[in-house]
Amino acid sequence: MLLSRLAQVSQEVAATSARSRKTALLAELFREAEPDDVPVVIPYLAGRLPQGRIGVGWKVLGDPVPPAAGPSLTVREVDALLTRLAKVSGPGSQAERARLVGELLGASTEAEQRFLRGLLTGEVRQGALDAVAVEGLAQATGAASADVRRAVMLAGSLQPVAGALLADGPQALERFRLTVGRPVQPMLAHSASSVAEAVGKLGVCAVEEKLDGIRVQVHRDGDTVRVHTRTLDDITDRLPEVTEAARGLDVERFILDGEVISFDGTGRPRSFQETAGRVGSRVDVVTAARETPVSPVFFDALSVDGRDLLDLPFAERHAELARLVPEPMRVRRTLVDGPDDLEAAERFLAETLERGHEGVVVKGLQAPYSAGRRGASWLKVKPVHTLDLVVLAAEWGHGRRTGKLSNLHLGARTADGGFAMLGKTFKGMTDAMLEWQTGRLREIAVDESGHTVTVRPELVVEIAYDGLQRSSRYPAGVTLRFARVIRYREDKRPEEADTVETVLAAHPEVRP
DNA sequence: TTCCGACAGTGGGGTCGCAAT
DNA sequence: ATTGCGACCCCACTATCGGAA
Repeated sequence: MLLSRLAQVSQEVAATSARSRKTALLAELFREAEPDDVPVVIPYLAGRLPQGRIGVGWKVLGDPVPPAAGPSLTVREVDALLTRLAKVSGPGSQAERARLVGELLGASTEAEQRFLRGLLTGEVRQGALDAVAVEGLAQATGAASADVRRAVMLAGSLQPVAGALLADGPQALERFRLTVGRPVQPMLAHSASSVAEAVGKLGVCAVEEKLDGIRVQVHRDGDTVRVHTRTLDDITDRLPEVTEAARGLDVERFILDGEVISFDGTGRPRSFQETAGRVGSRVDVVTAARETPVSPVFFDALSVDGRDLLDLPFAERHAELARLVPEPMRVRRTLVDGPDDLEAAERFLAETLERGHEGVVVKGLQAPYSAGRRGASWLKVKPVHTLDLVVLAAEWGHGRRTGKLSNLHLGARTADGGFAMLGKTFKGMTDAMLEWQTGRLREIAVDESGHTVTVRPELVVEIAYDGLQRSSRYPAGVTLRFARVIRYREDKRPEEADTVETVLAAHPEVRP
């Protein structure tokens, strides 16, 4: 199959907003693909490379390359070149990658170049990723879409399912079962704004502490232990403590879901930055493990002793977990008897925050483990802080925000009467707000360089955020975590905005 | 007919490892 | 030795489509 066909379909998919039409377009293409093309065509149209990320970003892609006059590349040729490219490493590798990319782009038409650039940066922006590809695959093969989706969750990715389906038809889906050693997509949580709201929705429930660490799925089969992240990357080699803990349990075969986090000498959780730095260390694991030891803390059991627990109610899965894992290695929790028992839930949240954790997750006791879904039966509740900050500048947006000033630079007042930037945000804005702020900010613009417009510090905006973290980038030595706009405060003047001093005082645990 | 769940998009900050400077 | 890039952790929120209610 020619790459130009994929580029054309991708363009058509991007051009329609109807999901049903996107699905139909993908299904048509999947039916056209020859068996040998399938392992490439499917991930490409889902916006991903079969090789995963291969060290090519905007810099390696470089400046525009004159396009070829007509299409000639086949998808298999492209895949072969990218496979070679992914293996390039060592001195001179950046130039070699750039050379190979240049070769590829030079042989591509303009439409193909657009598609390839999107694919390589992970930004195809066609309004269709895995979920639409799954639907298209179901349509192309006559399989039930729910069955395809479930197989993909259990396989951990689309490709093996696609290959099996197109080769053997819908009955091939039966081969995809929960298997120890093969990671499945983890269940995710929705947000709720309060414990009352969460308990109101779920009724009788468990309230569990939410640890601010790294999500892990741990598989043990005898002496073999594998540890995977939320995106199913294998991080076993970086976390010897987790392997050891898994081997120490009495049962030999299981899949557990949990979090790894580092505790200090007094049992307080270290900051997310410290835990994440440790988990990210790959070179000198021994030293990293000595300086920042991590502990696995589990909250769910997917499989125990060969029994698949996914479809059991959470209450039963947790009973299995409690039999297998000793209490210190489990997340703290309390059972709540529904909205009449709200006090117990509130008290547990307060105690959890007191212990230095992030918040709680409220979980329905009847729900199965919805692999890969953001199930409505898990609701996270975290305290939200707010500040009134001053807009110092804004950046022009991309994609659907092209032509709109989008990303705001946020400042707090300093002692000398100036402002210190605490971070940026593009979140929380409605289309109407984007429209309004674009106009308003242009009125008070004083400078424009690159894609940043600097403005007079006159507009006050109310910002929600999850906490402070250390920063080497910003002048106050701290930055806001997950900042988002709530509303503009046209009733407030910049002199009434919050100061750096008050921000720091609100978070005594964080020091610049 | 209205409501709501699921998706995609739009980017934020930090840290690590590696290659280039 | 320092800097820049890319990958991958954490993530919130809005708009939209289309099936559920």
